[in-house]
Amino acid sequence: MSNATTTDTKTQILDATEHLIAEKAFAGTTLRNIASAAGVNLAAVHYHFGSKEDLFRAVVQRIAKPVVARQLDMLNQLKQKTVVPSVEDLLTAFLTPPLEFISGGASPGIVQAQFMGRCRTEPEPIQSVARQEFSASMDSFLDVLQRALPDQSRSQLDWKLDLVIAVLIQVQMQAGKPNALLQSNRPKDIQNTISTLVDFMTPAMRAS
Amino acid sequence: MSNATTTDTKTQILDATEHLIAEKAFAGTTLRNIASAAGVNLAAVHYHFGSKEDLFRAVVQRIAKPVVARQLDMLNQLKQKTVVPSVEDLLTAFLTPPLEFISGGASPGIVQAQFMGRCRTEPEPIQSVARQEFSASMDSFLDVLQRALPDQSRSQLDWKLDLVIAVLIQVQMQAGKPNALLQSNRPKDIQNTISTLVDFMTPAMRAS
DNA sequence: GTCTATAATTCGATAGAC
DNA sequence: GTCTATCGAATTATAGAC
Repeated sequence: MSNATTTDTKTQILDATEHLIAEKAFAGTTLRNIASAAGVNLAAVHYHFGSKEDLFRAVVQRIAKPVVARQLDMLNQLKQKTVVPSVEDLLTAFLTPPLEFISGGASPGIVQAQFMGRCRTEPEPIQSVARQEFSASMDSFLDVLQRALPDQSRSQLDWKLDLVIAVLIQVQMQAGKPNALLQSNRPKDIQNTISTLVDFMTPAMRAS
Repeated sequence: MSNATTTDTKTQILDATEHLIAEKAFAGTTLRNIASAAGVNLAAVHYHFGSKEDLFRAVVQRIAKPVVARQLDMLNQLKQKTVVPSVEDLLTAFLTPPLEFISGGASPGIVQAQFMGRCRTEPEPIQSVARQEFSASMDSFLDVLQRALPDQSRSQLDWKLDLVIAVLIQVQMQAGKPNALLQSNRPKDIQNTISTLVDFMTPAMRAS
């Protein structure tokens, strides 16, 4: 980044893209919508990000990198504590970063949750772009999960972790709405939501 | 329908639409793709269905009507058997119709599962079109679920049933793919998937 | 870096011959 | 009912002035 103006423009484009794709998906969002919402010129979008797909990748990376890094960090802390962590601790390490991320700053949060949900429902080849960034922690978790549940096949653990993610996405997308499980971004509510989800999913992970 | 030729053409258009939207979503599917895949002229699509959105609605209704009818039928059978059905039986009655529907005939099957999953992830206003047809059975199930779980608030049952649907969607969307829970449309695989999901979600429904 | 203008395609939808 | 041809609008992406 060469100066403050450039940084602001790029951030505004990223924010607008995140918001619009969360609402209308990739194919339903146009670069003109993005430029208009960001208050920048259409050509500026191409100047800063090259193409629509590269812009999408930039938004995905901005969210996925800190979430995945925190997941791997919590997983490593578990592995240092014991060789075979419990299913509860593994689910907690997996679910905490994405849920704490949306409660981060003053920014919406819900928008980022919905964007993460959209990434998993995009058609190919767009979904591959998102999965490439978000699934960096999947293999590591599946390896340790395999040790915690040695009687289950890798295929079983694969689709069970996908079901956990599906539930996580549903909770994130409904966050803040009436009757939702996650009502606010207070740390106490976040922690309650995490432990509730862990209690729900642990017996399911152990079931044959 | 005035003659056999008309029926065949309309069915071919519906089949092609179902297949393409299941794969590429609504915004990613063009009427030219549909006409080409159906082997008909582009103008014929507009002649038979009026517009792209009306065509989508026709595909949704073709799937949703028998699924919802079967859900309500199984629910009524449960209510005749006992005043307060078990959570297992209620989940089975809710999950069986959408999952059994795909085992119907010689037609793909997996395609219809993915299409139902797509309907729930479409952006507005397309999602409203689908929800209007699919959610006709939600209130009826929630009423009986309230009797089966009297200690839980209606709010809790609301988001818990949403979690069940989120899991169902994930299973449908991944149907047929490597390492997916639902691998084929054989009746044996369908029944195994249903009982697995019921076992998966019943403890979650009962948890406080 | 930001802007105007536009190229090159593609879209949904329609008119009209047959 | 089916076809060719096309309209009007929208899309991504680029060229070039400032």
